[in-house]
Amino acid sequence: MKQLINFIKKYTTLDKAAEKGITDAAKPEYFQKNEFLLKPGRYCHKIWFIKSGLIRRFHIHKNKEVTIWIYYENQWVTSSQSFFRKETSSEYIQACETSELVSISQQASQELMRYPSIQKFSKLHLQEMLACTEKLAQEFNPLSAGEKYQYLFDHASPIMKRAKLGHIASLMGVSQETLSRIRAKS
Amino acid sequence: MKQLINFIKKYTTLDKAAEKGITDAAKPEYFQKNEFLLKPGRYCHKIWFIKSGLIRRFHIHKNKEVTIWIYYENQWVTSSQSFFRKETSSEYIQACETSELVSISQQASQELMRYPSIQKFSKLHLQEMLACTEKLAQEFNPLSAGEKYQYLFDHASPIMKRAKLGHIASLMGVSQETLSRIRAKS
DNA sequence: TTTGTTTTTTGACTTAGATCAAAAGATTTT
DNA sequence: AAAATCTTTTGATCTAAGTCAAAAAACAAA
Repeated sequence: MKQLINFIKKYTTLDKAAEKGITDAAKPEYFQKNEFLLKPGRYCHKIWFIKSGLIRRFHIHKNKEVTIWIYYENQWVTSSQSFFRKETSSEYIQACETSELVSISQQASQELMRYPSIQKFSKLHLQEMLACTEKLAQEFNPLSAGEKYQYLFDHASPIMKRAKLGHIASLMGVSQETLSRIRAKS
Repeated sequence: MKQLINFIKKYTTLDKAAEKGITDAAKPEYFQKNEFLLKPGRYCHKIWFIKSGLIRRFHIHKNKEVTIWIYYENQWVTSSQSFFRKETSSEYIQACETSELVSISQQASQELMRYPSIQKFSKLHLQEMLACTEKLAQEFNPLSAGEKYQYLFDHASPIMKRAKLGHIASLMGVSQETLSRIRAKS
């Protein structure tokens, strides 16, 4: 659990009790390549921290997969809509590589809030996620296909190196063929 | 301040002390049409609640205004990047109509956290903003120009009725001409 | 290895939406 | 109310990226 604790310590200092709380709350989970962590219609009761691997969120629009985002080591994944609003999910979460995760349940995360340091982390992390999501949407959307390609290389190279072409294309919002042609000339 | 208190009460119950805390923290602000609440390079120290009016966030990309979003009555506006990360802003926030707002400063919002009910509101509201921002990005981006037009009518009709064509077009990510043509045929 | 399956590339053609230019309508200002 | 400015519409082209189809590469399985 060292990796998770270190992540949290970037936001706040953790006393021994809080550290123990997290260690108890965090459950190891392993997923094979192509296995699903979540499917539409189900509730997402967990937030996952990625120790290793590659995890993709996507949904189906007009019979096509639309990749929402792809996450890797030392990042968190969940369906915010389902997890925070306690609604049924409209998205898939799937492992693109065999992955090692730790999950924290809604229940456990609630209980962890009795530690002020974790409460602080939770708030800071939530703020950070919001700022990040907005920043990304703002910077990314107005770009042309070629510029999006470059942007992802500059800001999330593990995705570009490890995810497959079709997944990257649908993340960029372009067709596979277009992405393949962009690659050919870079 | 009734309007603001009512908004918060949709998320949590407020005791008298907390209510007083908010009333003291919230400062009325009035903006004329076209006046700026924030410009790039400055820090955004405040979060605004809109009592009446229309407020637009935008930034400049390749010499063109890109509208991030437009907000109206009973919504909150801020530059999340600047407000939460305490970074210098890269965006403009501008009044599209003469508007009546109340602002809460970073400082004051920090102090309000001693009321557990407000702390609860803050967390719920942050979660809601994140879920909303993600949902919007997911649903909106894969649509065609015509579908985006319809989507906005269904989900944010005050924007479509009150904002000007150029602002709506840049929010949709299409040219003014294209939006004008879509309008012509609906 | 050989065979089957999935993924990526390449080519020819189509299209949604961009750009440029100018006219028509609205709003403001004097 | 006339002049000036700003906003929206309309028309004629152009282009980035989509679609369809098939070949080539890469990967997995037998």
